[in-house]
Amino acid sequence: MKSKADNKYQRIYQVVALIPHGQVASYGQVADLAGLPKHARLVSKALKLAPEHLNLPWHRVISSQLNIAFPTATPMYLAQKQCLLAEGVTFKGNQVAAQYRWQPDLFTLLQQLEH
DNA sequence: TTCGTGACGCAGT
DNA sequence: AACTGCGCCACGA
Repeated sequence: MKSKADNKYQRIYQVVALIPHGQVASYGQVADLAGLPKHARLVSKALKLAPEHLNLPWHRVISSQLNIAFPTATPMYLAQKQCLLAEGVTFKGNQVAAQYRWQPDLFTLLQQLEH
C-alpha cells in the first residue's frame, strides 16, 4: 500500500508540473500551493527523488531569494541555469530577475489540480 | 527511539 | 550585502 509520503510527493509533482515555461517558483511556494505549508525541505527532497519519466520542470524551482539552491559552479547549478536561460529567464548576478516569479491565479490552479 | 541531515525560509545582527 | 541562528519536518542509520 502507498504511504502518506507518496501522496505528498504526488501533490508536489502536480504543482511543479504546472509552473509555466519561462517562470520560476520557490520551494516554499510549491509547498504552500501543494497544501503543505512549512514543507519547503520536503519539496527539495521530492525533486531529488522524482522519477525521470515524469519530465518535471524541476529547474523552475529555486529558493525564495530567487537564487539557484545548488552551490555555484557545481554541475547541477550549471545545468539548472542553462535550462532557465534557454527559456528566456534572465539573471541579475546570481539571482533570477524578479519579473519571472510565478504568480498563479488560485482559481485556475485549483481547476487544473482537479485532473 | 533518538539523532543527524538537507536542492529551505526567515528574522536578527 | 553577508552571516548566523533557529524553526521546520520527513527519513534513514
